[in-house]
Amino acid sequence: MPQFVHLDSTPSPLHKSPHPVDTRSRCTNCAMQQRCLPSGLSETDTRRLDSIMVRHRVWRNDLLYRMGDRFASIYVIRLGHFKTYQVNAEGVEQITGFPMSGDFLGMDAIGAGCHPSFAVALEDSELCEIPFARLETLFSEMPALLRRFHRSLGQEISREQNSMLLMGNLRAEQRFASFLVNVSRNYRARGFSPTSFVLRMTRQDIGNYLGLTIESISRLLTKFARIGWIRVNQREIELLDLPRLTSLVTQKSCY
Amino acid sequence: MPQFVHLDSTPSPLHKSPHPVDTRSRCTNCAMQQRCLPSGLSETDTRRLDSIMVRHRVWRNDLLYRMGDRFASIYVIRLGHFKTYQVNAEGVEQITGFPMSGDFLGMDAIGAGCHPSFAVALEDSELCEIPFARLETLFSEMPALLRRFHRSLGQEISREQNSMLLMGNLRAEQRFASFLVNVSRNYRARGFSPTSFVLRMTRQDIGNYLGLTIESISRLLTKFARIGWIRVNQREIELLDLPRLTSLVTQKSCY
DNA sequence: CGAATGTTTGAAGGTGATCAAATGGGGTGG
DNA sequence: CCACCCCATTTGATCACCTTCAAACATTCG
Repeated sequence: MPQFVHLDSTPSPLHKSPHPVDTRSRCTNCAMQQRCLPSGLSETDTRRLDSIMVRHRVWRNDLLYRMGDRFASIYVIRLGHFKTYQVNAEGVEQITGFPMSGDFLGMDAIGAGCHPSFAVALEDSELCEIPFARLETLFSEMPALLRRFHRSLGQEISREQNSMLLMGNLRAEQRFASFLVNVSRNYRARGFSPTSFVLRMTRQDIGNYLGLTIESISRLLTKFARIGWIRVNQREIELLDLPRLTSLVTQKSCY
Repeated sequence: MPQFVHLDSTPSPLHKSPHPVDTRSRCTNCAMQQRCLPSGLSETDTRRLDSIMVRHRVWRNDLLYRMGDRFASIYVIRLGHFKTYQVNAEGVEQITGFPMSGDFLGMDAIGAGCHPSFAVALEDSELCEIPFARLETLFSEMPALLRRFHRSLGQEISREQNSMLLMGNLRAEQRFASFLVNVSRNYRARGFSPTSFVLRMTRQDIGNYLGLTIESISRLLTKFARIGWIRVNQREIELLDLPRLTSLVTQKSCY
């Protein structure tokens, strides 16, 4: 698996140059309301939560936060795609996820006081910053918000356990199929086409995420295309046989 | 990697036959106080938290909870060792961790309403059950407790990200060294010998956890012993050259 | 004691990594 | 608009690592 060292050391974009978004874009008319903290909250509670949020626009390759940054806020992706990754002592990176609209960022920092991972935008994106200290003050007054927040934290934990299951048990072919099926599910859950989408990340990123080399990813893409399960054009992917892809994942692991 | 299907379907031990422990074993004289929720709490707050906790004793191979069980409580291990694992559609299990005294159990269920994983005792153990609904009522009155709880959740998330880094980037030798070093650190943090300990889990479990076969684990053990880095006698392990083991992990990954 | 489970060791094979080179797009500047 | 470069991707050939299969051995528990 190719390695790349993290060299960039410019400050996080939100620290040097925030791009506040039109403040009229409130929670109440946000498409991601159901996946976000306001879900299940009353009108008035939503408004209070809304009032502490700060909207931002970030550009492709912008670093939202870097490993070691002091933790101050969590974020919800309003629009766009990110990747999160860790970097070990030698500068080797491991991508831990590809969060997209409606997903949270920065949850892993809550325990530590500083971010244990990086988050970078894969495309121009919009997100909501939630200053954590201010969020905490709301918890005491809005139990429903706290429960909602805990649910998100718990989901984050079990999502990562799933990734472990994937990395530990599946062969290359299954891992990649699992990746495609997951992307498909994510798009379906957000009302987009589950069978036709554009991958926002490079083959490199996919390989890193799945613990495979870029060459393996490329070969798997051509293989799946040859069988007729998918159609590939650059980063455009069309899933022609989602059932078969799914069954590949749930098949008994080979080893 | 050998697979084994989860067949046992007896109810969780705490549901059929709780083993309440001497109620005099309070938080205030608990050895794990610093790693647990009372950490940083006032005397009175600790006592209130203490009052909602239920102590249990479980035996080796007892299932604390199973995947699909309704979520009602989180647990803190007071004494002993557990393993947590998921089981996919085909019954293939993936061990996600080996929590020990001072660690939490059941955190991954908070998001879901039911447990997304299994927890089984690797030896006779003691733990504190914290009914989650009652814990939530305390949150509103004890902000310090809430912050402490969030820290634990965040740590759980970043701990699992570390496991992903391990599984995705390291070779068999490094994974196993990393496992040993981690066990060592855990014991050191709890005041036990970091160089001499008994592994509570089978080779099977270690292999499953690391994404390797039992044979590979066995070979790595003999290899490390031959080099003189460790001494092995059954499940007793002595780390003779912890620095070298550590450096192996932080070495540049091979692929 | 016997059965079941866990562990070690050996030999062989396959999967995916590595190395190498060619191909193709996208962006920049002329 | 084209030429150029850079980067991402594809494809091929070889090889190493780790799995698989097999069998012996050790340990635990009824």
